[in-house]
Amino acid sequence: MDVKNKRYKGQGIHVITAIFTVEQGITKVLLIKRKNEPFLGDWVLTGGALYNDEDLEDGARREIFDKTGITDIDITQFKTFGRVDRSPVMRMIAVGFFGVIDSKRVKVLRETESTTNADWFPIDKIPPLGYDHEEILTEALKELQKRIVNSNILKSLFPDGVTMPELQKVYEAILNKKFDRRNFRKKMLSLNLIEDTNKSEQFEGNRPAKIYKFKKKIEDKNIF
Amino acid sequence: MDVKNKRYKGQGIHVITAIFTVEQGITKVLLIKRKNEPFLGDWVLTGGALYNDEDLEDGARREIFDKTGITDIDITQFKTFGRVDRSPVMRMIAVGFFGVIDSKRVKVLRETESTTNADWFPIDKIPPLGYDHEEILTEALKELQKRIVNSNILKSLFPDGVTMPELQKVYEAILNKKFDRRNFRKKMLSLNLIEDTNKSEQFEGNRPAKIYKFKKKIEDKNIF
DNA sequence: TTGACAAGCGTATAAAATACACATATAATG
DNA sequence: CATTATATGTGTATTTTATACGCTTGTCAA
Repeated sequence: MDVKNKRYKGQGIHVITAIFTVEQGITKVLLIKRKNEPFLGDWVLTGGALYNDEDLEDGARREIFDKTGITDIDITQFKTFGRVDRSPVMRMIAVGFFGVIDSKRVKVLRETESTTNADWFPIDKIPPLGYDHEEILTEALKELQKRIVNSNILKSLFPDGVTMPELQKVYEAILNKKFDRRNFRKKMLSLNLIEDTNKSEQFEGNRPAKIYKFKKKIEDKNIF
Repeated sequence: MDVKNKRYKGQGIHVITAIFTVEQGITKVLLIKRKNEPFLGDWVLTGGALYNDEDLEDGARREIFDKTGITDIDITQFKTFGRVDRSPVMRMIAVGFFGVIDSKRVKVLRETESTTNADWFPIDKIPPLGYDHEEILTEALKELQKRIVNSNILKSLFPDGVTMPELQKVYEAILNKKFDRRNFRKKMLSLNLIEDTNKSEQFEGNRPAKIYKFKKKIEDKNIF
């Protein structure tokens, strides 16, 4: 029993979140720079060790707040990573989340106890990352792309509402694909994720765009 | 630092798998009965503690083999469960998997060090389960239903090939829904998951059904 | 007013999902 | 050996959804 116990002694849990944003049609992810070993000086995704007294999602949110000052972000758990050697210190597994947020809301990119700074990186210009965070990031982006249809993941990106052209630009950036203006509108409205506010954008030179808001509830639609 | 370290000391990792089968149109799940505390005498899903020297999926498969004798099962990771109080002993999180298998392949439902016996339960007649396994089971079934289309999750159920009517019965059991024979066939063939073998079933009284086989590779199809 | 511009609205066509008729292969029957 | 029963396999018409693209509308600037 002693021998056996050793086999699962000294395990730990990371909660890691890939925080995405879209700026001028470019999809970016938030990275922070480590100040301590292991992986001192390396860029990594937001995250850290889960505390014993908090649930997974709460831990992920606490880490986000600690290291970036961001609150009120919707995050989605998508996969858990557990390669034996993913951490050089002890056996750690990482519960992976992703979220999308308006980068303008991130005012404080703080220096913390364990990080020197934070910054947004375009997803096609990612530096080498510590731990297995490159793998986590790759899969997070894939999941984001899969789940962006039929969910209100983008809610945190548009806390004050969004216009169709804005929304389309974000979809096009994340999915790396162009859509027809008119069909995009029809599709979005049929998905039943957003609703009309009776407001319009103040804009220059052309017809102002209607402002929509994401609904609260998410409806799962079954295929087949 | 000492105080802080205590906050994430003594954590452990479960790997839990909901193993489903379909018998005579009834979807069933494999449960095992615990022989030790905590939850002594309670039914639970297959699983246990992850060892330090094994990856998540390997650990889940080892637990399946240890407690049921089943090898060669395809399993899919779907969610990680981490409620603070999900284990009364220490802080444990559970990485959840599901899989589908032909119950006829399960010959040995062994008594092990930690379990007295194992049995298949129809999913609408589940006894009270230990830990948070009722929640895990519910979500596993939901994920199975979501992912059964467009994946070869059912491969382990039909190692020797499958006919269209057989396959349809399984889909109908898992999705709890009836399909039109002819449209089901068209849909399945268009999904490109199975391929024709040039064999047919030996059957009585009516036209014999063609035998198909699941392909090896899984192709992700993008919606939108 | 008019032109430029981008948003909004509508319609025709193509593709996919659904409903349902017909043909075929086996075993049992007279 | 044709006939019938049964469940499989194949085909076609209809409906729904997705895609392609024309036209209209609201704002600013000239």
